[in-house]
Amino acid sequence: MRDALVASVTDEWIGRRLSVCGWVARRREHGEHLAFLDIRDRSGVLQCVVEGSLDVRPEYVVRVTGTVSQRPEGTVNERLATGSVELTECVVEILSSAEPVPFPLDGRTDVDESTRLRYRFLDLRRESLQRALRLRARVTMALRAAMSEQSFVEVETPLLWAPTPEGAREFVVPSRLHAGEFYVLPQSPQIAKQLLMVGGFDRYFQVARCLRDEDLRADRQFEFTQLDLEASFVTQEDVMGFVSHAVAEAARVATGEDPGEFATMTWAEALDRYGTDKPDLRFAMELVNLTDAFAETSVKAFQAPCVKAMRVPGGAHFSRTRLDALTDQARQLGAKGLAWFRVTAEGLDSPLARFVSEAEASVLGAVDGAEVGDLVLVVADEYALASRVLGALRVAIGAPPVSEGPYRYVWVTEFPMFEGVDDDGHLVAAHHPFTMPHPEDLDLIETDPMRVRSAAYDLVLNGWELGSGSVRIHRSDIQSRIFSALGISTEEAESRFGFLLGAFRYGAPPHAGFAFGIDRLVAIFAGVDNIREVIAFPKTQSGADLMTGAPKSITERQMRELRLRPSVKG
RNA sequence: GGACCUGUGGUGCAGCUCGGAGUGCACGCCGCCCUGUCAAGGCGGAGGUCGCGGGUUCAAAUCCCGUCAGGUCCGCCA
Repeated sequence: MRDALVASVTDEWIGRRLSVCGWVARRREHGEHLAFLDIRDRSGVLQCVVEGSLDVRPEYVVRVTGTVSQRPEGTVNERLATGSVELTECVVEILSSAEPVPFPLDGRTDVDESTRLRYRFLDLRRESLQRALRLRARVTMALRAAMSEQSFVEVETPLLWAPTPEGAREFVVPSRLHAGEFYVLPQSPQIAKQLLMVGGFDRYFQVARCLRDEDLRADRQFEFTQLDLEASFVTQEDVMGFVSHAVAEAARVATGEDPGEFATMTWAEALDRYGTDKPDLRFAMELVNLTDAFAETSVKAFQAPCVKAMRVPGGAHFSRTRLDALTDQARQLGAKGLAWFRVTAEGLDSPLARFVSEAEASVLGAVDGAEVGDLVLVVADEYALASRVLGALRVAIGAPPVSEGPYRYVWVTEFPMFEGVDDDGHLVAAHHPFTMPHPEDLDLIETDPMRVRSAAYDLVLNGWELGSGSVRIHRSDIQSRIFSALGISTEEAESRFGFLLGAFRYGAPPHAGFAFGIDRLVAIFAGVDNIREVIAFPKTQSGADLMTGAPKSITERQMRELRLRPSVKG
């Protein structure tokens, strides 16, 4: 039907008569004797010269047969890749006509996202989504190739799985053949891949769809795609190596840059220096601990277990309005307040300036090498809260847009094993209950559980958590101790995870794994702050698909077959 | 469950603080003109329950309350 993509029509083809197919991007009519048609296909745009009048409109699908010609002197278009040539003596066949489209497809207009989602099939025609999804395909190919090179085997796991009430809320699928019973869609192939380890597939991976019925965000959709992997007879370092290699290969394909060795820091260090477990290393503004300097302070606001500060370079010019907004943000995050100090040639400028001692003032004025023109922010509270609040302000003030700055990968290791206590007084697992404790901390499980570190690790890129993994427990004695610490009885463990624990009794190899979000990785490579921009058919924040209208009611017959009763909406 | 932002011809915006006739800009659409344009150009035209409902007022796009939709975030996401 066509001889070439439009982008391949270059000077070398001059004189050849050929056909191209595509959409009418634009037309320029000059009366009944001359018209220009810009034909768009996935490769680009090509100008076609029609001698005579035209009966085509934008977005008509056409086949144009013409002669590749050098453009006349002075009519070359430098802005077009094909701008030195054009098709002449054109015959235009209309393959499909088109109504006027509801929004411009030229990419110069920012169209309201709900309109774009309703007409996603048109939005997909636009260059930004074409580029993003093609980038995504290249990234996924690179990941598959890298895993395959490392002797990993791709194995598919079920989408219809058994309910395991733990962790993320699951999507539920009613069973027709077993009335009143349900499958769930997997939050991740976690248990399936551990069973594959028992099954002797010592290096498994999968480009896996995961489904979680939790509230959506810019970086979270109900359904998302992970590179999921698990390996036997390996250490944590081995797994980090496998993942680093795969991500580096994807990065080379996507960005053209070799990311080099990924940085590593412990969870404790990340919290201390950046106030978060997903530090954005593209910029400095590290947190400074001033607890000692304020141990004897008479400033009431600073009489707290921990006093932390952060220097904002050039921040002295922040308006009072902006400082008030930052204070509000700090309060929203749980801080009692936010103290600020402008560093000026005359000293500190702050509502608290007259309360701080001379020694304290000199410490504040020199935080992180502060200079005149800088701003110093201080939060005094419990250590973790002060750190997290300043960490959030650090990102709010200093983080470059996702499309800017270098790519800074960092492994965050030694996460805490437990992250608190639930309503029943039981410890809550920070990762999942099959995570191996740090070998040095085994003795603390019963005595000082909150200090137990785990063999869990996250990969972070530019402040985005790409994914996480851990060494799994393969020994039943350790598993029992963890269940016990979590308040899970033997009977309960058996009923929830019996098939996994059962499998482990038949020779479970030591194993460890990882999973990371391909949507997020591609979004960062594409320079967009929203994973919907790298997903063909995403849902809105309320989980609606504006194109199909999903979710929708089903027929009474379907309800009957599933033994479901309709309920009143809301 | 909660906080904040947005909603005005097909599209993007202005108008809203400080109420006074659906007012304006750009694009698109329709018609006519135009033989080298490329975001073509010229002339003319059509197109609106100002998201929806209620309230205040002589009068509401504008003020108030509620609601719906979209977005950002908190909670949630082992």
